[in-house]
Amino acid sequence: MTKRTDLLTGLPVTADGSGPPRERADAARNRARVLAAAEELFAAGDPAEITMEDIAKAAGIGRGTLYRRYPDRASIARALLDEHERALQSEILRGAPPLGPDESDPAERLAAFYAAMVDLLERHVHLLLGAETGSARYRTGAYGFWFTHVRVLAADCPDPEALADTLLAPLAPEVYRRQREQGISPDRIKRGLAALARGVLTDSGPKSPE
Amino acid sequence: MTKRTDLLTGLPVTADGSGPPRERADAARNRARVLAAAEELFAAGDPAEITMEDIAKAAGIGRGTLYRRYPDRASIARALLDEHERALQSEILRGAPPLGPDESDPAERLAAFYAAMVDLLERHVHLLLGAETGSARYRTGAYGFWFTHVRVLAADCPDPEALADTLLAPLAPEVYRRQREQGISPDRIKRGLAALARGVLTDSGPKSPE
DNA sequence: CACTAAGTGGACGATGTGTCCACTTGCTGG
DNA sequence: CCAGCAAGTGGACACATCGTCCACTTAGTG
Repeated sequence: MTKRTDLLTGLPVTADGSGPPRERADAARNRARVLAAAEELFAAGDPAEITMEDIAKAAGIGRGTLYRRYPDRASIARALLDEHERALQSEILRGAPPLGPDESDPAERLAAFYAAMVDLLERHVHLLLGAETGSARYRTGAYGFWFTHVRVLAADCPDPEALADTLLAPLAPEVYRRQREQGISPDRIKRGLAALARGVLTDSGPKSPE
Repeated sequence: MTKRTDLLTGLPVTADGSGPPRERADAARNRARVLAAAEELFAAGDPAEITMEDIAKAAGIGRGTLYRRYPDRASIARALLDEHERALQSEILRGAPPLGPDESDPAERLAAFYAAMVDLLERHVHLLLGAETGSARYRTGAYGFWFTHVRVLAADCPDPEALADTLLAPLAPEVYRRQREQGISPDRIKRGLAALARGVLTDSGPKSPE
């Protein structure tokens, strides 16, 4: 159930029980071509510079065909990104601590989340830059998930709602790319974020009881 | 001296001592019109949607005239923003603590810097969105200043270089707009950022508690 | 008052977007 | 095997924005 993946993957909605409008073979082949070509193009250069025409041409199809499934560049990047993000979301919901559920230590959970996101960013910055440039980031379903997760982790703070966006800001793909271009390694970024996680979430400040 | 403001304000370079190529009256009038019109347009709607044509039309001049001084939308926004940012920079360099120089308490200085930036954002988000959309933020001179400031404040941390971009990320105009649109008041944002500043920079605190 | 260079504005070519629609083709059921 | 049709295709089209170019205008000067 809940197979309404059409907006993300471009797959046709499998209507409930009734006659399912199957996807034609050539259409499937073309989608595969589009995703393969887009993956390559995004990785090759600045994703903001890639045009729909470029993708169509690289995939060997016409512009009309491309637009039929993907209304813009971002939706293609999101389709490529989707499975990776789902994997991480599943880890968070059902995996082992410190990433997965763990009542005791929100600071370590946040640090683990940061580390996992850095791994995701390191592997797929180009896709994230293609999908979430600027404010578009906040309109994706994924951001909603991260937001909720962080807000819950910050539940003991005075204002979790206000903190959540603040704590997610350093994970914006533009920030990550900037840091990497400055010569900062993923590990250093992780350590910085871990310090931030512990500093903010470790039981209120200097009087840490033990 | 050092009047080389042409890139920021569009003013002609006053060559050293020799014959200064004065600005003509009609040119000055038109620049004023451009800035006034742009200020209004930026405030009215999403700055990313404003075109050079819109600004030229609103200012009552031709496109060619507009391009003569401002190569793009961002440079106009920056010209409008410049004096406000300079004022804050001057406060940081020469003002009174906690914003100004103060050897004793980097955490409070960072909190004060955050508060001042929130004030700036609250008054001029539309201009900042016009000037620094996405990665363009890192290419402005202002970002370099903030970066250096924060890096110095974080000097006692393990990796100030890596922390600086991380600590500046929540001040991205897109983040601020998002939070305000979520109904979070400037004061709540300030308090969240203050907590972050103290959590990360207060030394004694959470260092390997267990 | 006439000269000159700074200043002006709109036409222009290039590029990208998204839509439209006449044609093609994969999948049936007869 | 074939015919029908709906899904699928691709390129032409209309539109928007960009940035440049250059013939004309005008402010300032001697």
